[in-house]
Amino acid sequence: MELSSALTFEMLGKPFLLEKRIVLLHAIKEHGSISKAAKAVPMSYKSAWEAVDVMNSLSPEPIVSRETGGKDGGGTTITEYGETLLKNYALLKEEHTRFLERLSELTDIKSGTFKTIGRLAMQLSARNQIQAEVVSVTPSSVHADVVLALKSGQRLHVEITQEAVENLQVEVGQRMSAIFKSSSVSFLEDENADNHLHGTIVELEKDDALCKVVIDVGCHDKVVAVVDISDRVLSVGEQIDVVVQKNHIILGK
Amino acid sequence: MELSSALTFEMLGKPFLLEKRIVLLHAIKEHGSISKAAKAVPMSYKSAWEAVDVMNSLSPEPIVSRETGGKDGGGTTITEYGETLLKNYALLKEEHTRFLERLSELTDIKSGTFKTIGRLAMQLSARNQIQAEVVSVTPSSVHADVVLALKSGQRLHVEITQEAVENLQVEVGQRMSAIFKSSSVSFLEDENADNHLHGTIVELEKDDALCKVVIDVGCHDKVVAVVDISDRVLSVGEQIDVVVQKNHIILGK
DNA sequence: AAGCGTTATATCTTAAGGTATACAATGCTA
DNA sequence: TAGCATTGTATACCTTAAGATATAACGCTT
Repeated sequence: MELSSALTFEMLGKPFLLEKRIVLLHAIKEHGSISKAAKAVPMSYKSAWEAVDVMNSLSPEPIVSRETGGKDGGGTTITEYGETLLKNYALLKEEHTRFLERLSELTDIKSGTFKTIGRLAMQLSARNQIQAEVVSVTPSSVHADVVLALKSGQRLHVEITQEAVENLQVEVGQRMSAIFKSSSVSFLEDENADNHLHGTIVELEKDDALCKVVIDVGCHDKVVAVVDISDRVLSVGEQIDVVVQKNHIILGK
Repeated sequence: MELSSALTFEMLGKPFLLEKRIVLLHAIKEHGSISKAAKAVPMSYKSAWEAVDVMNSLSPEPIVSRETGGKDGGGTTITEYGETLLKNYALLKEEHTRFLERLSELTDIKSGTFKTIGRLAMQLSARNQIQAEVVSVTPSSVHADVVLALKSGQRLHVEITQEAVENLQVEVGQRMSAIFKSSSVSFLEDENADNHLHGTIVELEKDDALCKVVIDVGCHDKVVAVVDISDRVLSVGEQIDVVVQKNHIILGK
């Protein structure tokens, strides 16, 4: 038993972007005309034209610009707006596909039952969710040390159980998310700490006793920390090292 | 711009369970015959019959049992297998709906762009993901103290930032997940600790220096802990109190 | 054996989609 | 400048598949 589900955007209750139309738009982008695109997909010219027409009329801004006559008799090109739409559709579709894959994994083909696992599409309270690439996995007895490379190149060590490594199928080269609470972040005092990331303070929000600090650790990866205000005098623009305990980090795939 | 996506199961590449058919099956379950169900949905009897026929022939086990003639002229009832299928479809659909809702939240209607947020359908390394109901939210300056009630009734305090409470829209009565690493769990030594949950050890896996312990804290909610083996002598069946630091817990919705 | 409510099937209707073709628009070329 | 090439635009016609309606078959009751 397989799962499938086509993602479609709706506008005013009417289907707007659907898979067929997306591939058509891609073909138009490539070939520069509706007729050629229709042949390439393949689909009838009529359907193609109708699809384009419907999309253009439903959309607040035109998605394609059509020109009749001219050098090669005219042509159809995708507008800037259309391109961003395509790009965003691709992003959403990717997420959706990931989700379906995970959902499929839970289905037991034979019995028609499902392993009941908690929420799949979960929104987390943790303010820090940084994407990074796995550069090494070194197992020890029960735990494993996973090293991630942030966009900036800085390394982040994560300690998770060996069991979790297997469950998540953590492999070198994969992109994963390092998830940790803002309260798990502190400022460098001990040189031998697990993880120290270097960055600059970009935001500061003080309160009675606590202080929310946002640190850019390079390439727009941001770490949010909530620390005791008395610790140290902080100011925006200041270079600083932050420490995240490796056993406080959760890995997400 | 709205998102929509119908969840369909496939079998041998052919659509098997789709939304329309599911509501039909529910109607059959209620009315006891295809014809009455078709009227109730509403849909033509032919479509209803065909749908049922296709499903039954695609399925490894029959989903409905049909009887022609007899007391009331016959009838159609859902088999045990069909019922579990319905139940499971509902579960998957719920997950899928949640996911789409979250995906929709990210779409910006006007610009057709999306707030790029990390992975939505994420699989986490954390071994402890317990579902519970929010019984209170008491904000302080920066942090907030969220109290969850497990199925067993035991309370679990979670400390997250006030910002996270707003982002997640945490409200009393909601079901949320408490997520924490097995390394964040320890055994009770201090009576004044944040959270102590009472339970019984149901699984024990020893190693050189560390020990994985699974504790049932009531109603099949299980907590996994990885602790230093030297701490204490443990045995399956033993009653024990576990401690989870409230600032180590991540909340998921 | 007639009646009933149902499943099962056959026939008809309709709507969607495809094919084909005519027409309009524009720049290029001779 | 007149035709030509090429593509978008629009329409007429055909095909096909889905849906609705009508009818047959069934098996039990009375």
